[in-house]
Amino acid sequence: MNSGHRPCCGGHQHTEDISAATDRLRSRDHRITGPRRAILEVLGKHRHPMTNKEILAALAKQECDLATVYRSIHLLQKMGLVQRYDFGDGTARFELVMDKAHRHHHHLVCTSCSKVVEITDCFPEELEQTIAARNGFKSISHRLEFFGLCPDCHAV
Amino acid sequence: MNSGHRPCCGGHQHTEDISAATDRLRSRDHRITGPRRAILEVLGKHRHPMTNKEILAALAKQECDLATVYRSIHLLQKMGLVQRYDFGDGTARFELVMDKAHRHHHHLVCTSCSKVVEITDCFPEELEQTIAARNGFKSISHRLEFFGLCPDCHAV
DNA sequence: ATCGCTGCAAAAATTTTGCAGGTAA
DNA sequence: TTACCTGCAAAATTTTTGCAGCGAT
Repeated sequence: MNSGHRPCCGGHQHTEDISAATDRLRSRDHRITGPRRAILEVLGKHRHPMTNKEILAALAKQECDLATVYRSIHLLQKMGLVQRYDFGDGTARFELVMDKAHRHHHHLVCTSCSKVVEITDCFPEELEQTIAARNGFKSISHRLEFFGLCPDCHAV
Repeated sequence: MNSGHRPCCGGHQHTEDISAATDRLRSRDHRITGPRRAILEVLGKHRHPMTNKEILAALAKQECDLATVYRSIHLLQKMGLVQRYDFGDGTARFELVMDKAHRHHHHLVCTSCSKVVEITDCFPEELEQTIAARNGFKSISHRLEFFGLCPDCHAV
């Protein structure tokens, strides 16, 4: 699956999200190392879900091992700095958790070219609470992704 | 991940869904074989998403090879008789596509014991169409799963 | 008698882990 | 200095595939 994404907007917010991330790491007895900084840079530049292999490939020049990518992503995920997404093709994708406005969001993925569009609409909070209550569940959350044919792919 | 599901309701609808499936297979130059029938039986009995290994384990007594489970599930999925679900743990799960009322649905999964509850509420159709139109996408669909702590797991 | 299906085994792909040495703080 | 981190290599998982023989229709 190749991800036909567009270059990101510029990188204003970008750097501050990353420094927030490094601060968070430092504050929990974790080291800011070359590989980790590089991985955060990549995630900050490509703001859409990436597989571990894509992250490795996007690193400047073999800045670290694939195992290190896996380990770093695990750590970042455990610390809530990275979010996992599943697009149904069997490989996990990860995206930097950004500023509050984008902390929780979904995606619209083209089933033909894999282009990804970020979606800020969300499942109705009230209905979600109803579902939780109806089933006696607590701490409820959801994962939601949309799939379809993008303009380029359904064009004649 | 173990799936703490309850035994299914009984199996009234059950058999007719399966025979519909076998009919559909036959009609497309596919054979109804022992393994396939057994796999459909398992899916019909355990009406919640199962991994391929769980399906294999649920087969009476080594009724077929794991590779055959994978191949059968692929075929059934391609024919629209089985639906794939991702619960975010890296292994695909599959469920029999049933009668129209249950054809499209979601799940509420306990993050502690993995119990699964079927959810019939859905993402608002109108909003989905708006999202599609806004982005110029066609043939839109979605995947939606809920996660939380079930009554047993958040009890004191 | 076809042609599809299966088991077995091997391979591919994804993810995790052990260990010895290197490094951030 | 002291943990933590990394590369490398090996292993564990999950999924796919080749091939020869069996079997449904």
